[in-house]
Amino acid sequence: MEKIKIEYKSKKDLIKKRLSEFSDLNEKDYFSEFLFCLLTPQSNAKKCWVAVNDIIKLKKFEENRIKEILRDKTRFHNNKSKYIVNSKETWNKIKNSIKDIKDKKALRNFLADNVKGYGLKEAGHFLRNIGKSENQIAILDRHILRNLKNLGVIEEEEIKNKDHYYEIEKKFLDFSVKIGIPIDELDLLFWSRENGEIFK
DNA sequence: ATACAGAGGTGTTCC
DNA sequence: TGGAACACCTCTGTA
Repeated sequence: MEKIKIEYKSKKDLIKKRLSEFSDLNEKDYFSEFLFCLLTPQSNAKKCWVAVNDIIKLKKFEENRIKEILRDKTRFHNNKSKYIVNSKETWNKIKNSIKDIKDKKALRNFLADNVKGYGLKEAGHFLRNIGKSENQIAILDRHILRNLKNLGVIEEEEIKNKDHYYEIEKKFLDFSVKIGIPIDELDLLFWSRENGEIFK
């Protein structure tokens, strides 16, 4: 635990800078982040971002065209191209929910239930990337779970169901309080550990 | 060269 | 009703 605190100190400024960039994001850019989080499951984040920038240039969100863009950049391009076409249609509803639902966990759960292609993990990822996670949300992917296990915060890396996700989320939140590092910053810290930089 | 694990998971089906 | 099994899919790094 002391080791993490030391590690945190050395990367604190960089992490805070990255988080402030998320918070400073213009609302016009929310949709790009929304698409990005639809693409990242089991895929390379940087290539996903390249794909997003190709997709938002399109005049029309035509499924086959999106498929072509995704084919060599992400896994599951057939499913994801469908999710993206669908998300374009429901974006207004999603945008309103971001404004209207004040409780961040409730908002995260709403997104997971109403966006095809979002589960709890990606819904949280999206909120963090637009600067609205407010240190209340855990983005539980395999890297974070591995880190939590190594730290003894959890026993097993597998998430069984929604309630189990909430349970691990609480343990992660409690840990972040205990160690005195906000959970949004811990997430980026764990990530910088694995790939040496802080992307998104 | 060929093999194989791993990539910021989610949706559907079947019982 | 809930959860286990399976489908989705291709590229990259490492041995």
